[in-house]
Amino acid sequence: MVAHTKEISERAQHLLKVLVGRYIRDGQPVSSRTLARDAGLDLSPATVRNVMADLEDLHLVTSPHVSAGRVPTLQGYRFFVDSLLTIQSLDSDEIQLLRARLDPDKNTHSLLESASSLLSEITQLASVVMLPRREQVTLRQVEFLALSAKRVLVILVINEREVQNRIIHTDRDYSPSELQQAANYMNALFAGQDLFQVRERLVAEMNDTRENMNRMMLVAVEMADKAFNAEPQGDDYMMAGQTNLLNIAEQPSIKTLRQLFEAFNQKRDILHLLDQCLKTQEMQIFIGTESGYDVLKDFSVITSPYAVDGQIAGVLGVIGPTRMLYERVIPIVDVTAKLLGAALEQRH
Amino acid sequence: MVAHTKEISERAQHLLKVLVGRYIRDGQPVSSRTLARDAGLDLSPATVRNVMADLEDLHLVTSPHVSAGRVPTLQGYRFFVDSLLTIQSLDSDEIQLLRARLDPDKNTHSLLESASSLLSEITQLASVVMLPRREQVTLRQVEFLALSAKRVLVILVINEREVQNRIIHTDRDYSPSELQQAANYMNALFAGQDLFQVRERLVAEMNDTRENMNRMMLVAVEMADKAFNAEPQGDDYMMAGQTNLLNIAEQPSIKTLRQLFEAFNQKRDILHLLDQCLKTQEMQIFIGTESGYDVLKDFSVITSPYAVDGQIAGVLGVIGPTRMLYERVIPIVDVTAKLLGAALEQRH
DNA sequence: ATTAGCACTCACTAAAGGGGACTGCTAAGG
DNA sequence: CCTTAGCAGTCCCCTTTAGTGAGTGCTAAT
Repeated sequence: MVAHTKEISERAQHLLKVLVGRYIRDGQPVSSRTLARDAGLDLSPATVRNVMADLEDLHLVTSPHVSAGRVPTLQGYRFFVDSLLTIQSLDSDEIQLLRARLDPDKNTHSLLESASSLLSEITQLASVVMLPRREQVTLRQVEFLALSAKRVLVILVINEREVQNRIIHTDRDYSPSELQQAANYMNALFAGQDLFQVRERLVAEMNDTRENMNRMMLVAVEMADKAFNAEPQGDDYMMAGQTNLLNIAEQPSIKTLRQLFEAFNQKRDILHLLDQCLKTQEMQIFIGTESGYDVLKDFSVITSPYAVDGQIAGVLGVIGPTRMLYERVIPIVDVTAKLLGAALEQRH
Repeated sequence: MVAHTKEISERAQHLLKVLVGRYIRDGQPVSSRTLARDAGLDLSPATVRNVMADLEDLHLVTSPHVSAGRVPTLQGYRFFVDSLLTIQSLDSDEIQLLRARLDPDKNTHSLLESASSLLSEITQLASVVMLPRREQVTLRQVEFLALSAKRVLVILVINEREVQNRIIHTDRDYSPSELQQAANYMNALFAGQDLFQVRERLVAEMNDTRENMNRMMLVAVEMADKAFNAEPQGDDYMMAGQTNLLNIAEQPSIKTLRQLFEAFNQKRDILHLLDQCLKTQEMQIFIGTESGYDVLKDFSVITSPYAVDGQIAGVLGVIGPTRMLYERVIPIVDVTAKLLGAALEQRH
């Protein structure tokens, strides 16, 4: 049990790499024979068996039972991902597709939706995109529109391009010109200002002059506040492609899958993982139980933060079976994060 | 094979009803013994067996094998739904919940989303809501906002409350006052008019005076047209709660489920079913193969049209296993359709 | 008409028995 | 010393067999 610093020979590493590749492809324990054939090293199965025994001592592979081939362990995957992986760069076609569908002219919400569905479409896995935290909330323009029966449609343009609208109920009917006046007043006084300050000033003014119009404006600001802070501050996220996990699932796992989907709905655990990525500020790969969640035992999570103006704004990633094509998925997540950040950036 | 008009006795009907109820509850073939116990008719199992033999002759029940209990056939379900069902009316609590979450102040899209998630939450089934077709598209107000670098944020208010926004690229920069002028012009001339007419008039004017400003307006109108016609005319729908179907699935059906989810993604088949409901203008219940789709063999689809201003605008419904709680699901679909229609209506 | 009784069917489970795919180990060969 | 052929051993997996029990259909009695 003395931890002899047994170096892993070049050859053993290569065999491990081939083994993991095979296992990811077929999902079946890899036998010494097939490995000897596939490795291109002109070795006999017996030699491969010896190497496998070494790798097993190092807990990098294991066999389901004595007369089966070898399967990578969690540590095996980890070593594979950390040291053995040769990342494939993306097709320019694929980059084009990503770029095209992450059109910076979209509003934030559709942009995130696109990112999520792109991720799940290209990787054929489930994807998750955390809503960006809202660093600044600047009022750009307000519009009031009278609807019938004491209701006013409020349209707010925030941060130069996000448009929010909602209907608010007022205590009396307002004429179009009254509303126009109120909007002009707000736009003149508050355009370009931070939303919090606007609210504070409005509250202050309201205490002075108990005027109805101001009350309406305040409601509008509250609305903007709710839309832009409560929600994304509430750390929400969106998912896509959960059903892709059905395609991959091993036979008996319908129970696992159900638990997994429940976990998705409860959000808490997933959020915790995303948070970790947010903290470390770099791509994170959780393999199997590394995530710390039982439901994710047979799944890996790959997350990457996306930055806007050099500031980490949020996290996106994918969830798939441990035996996923890491060398392909990793660059996809990476590039998507970069392109999403860029798309969000271009709008300033 | 002569179709003797064999009447189904009162007693047989009652037994069938109890049998279907049991089977829906437990998913297990119902034996003569349990049926005799549950029916509350003080009959011996042997008598029940005789009745079952009759019902089997009428193809209303069948047994998986000779020494198993009875299971309703498709026709059995059909008869149950058509003649035996005692619809439960909804709790006032549930109606309150529905009404509260179908807030008419929401915009159309969120309203439909709410309807969909409500349906799937309450029934614990998968839900589908067809987007309403757009009968009239009336321009209410236009707003142009200059962004940097030849981009203009266009905000359109349509049909009194729908707000659409998009960024359009222009061939030169416009000053805020230019844009204000253009908006004023459009609002003065076109507010309250049908979108098609607006477009035609714009096109006509453009031929006269090849002015850039008009070109921008036309782009705006095209945008509105795209948002409001292409999409809902394109007969799209939204779903929710697909994962609920996982909870219900019988053991071996992971394959079936996968096919089903694929069918959801392909949309065509589902759309066809919704269309049928649209045509008949009333609630439709497809049980198992009645839908005509193999993937839906073990599923039932319950759809109901929703009307706005007396006009059928769209269809919503649920998809669940054939052995669903019809007496509960049917009124939920019915009420949701009515309330959705009402919510969409209140906004005129 | 209803019911008790009985023979019969058939899914389900457990146990038993190959067959086969691998491995670990040993001993021989480079 | 590393590699490899050979061989014994393991254990999954599939099939067969047997036993059990739930439930039916039929018949004859009430």
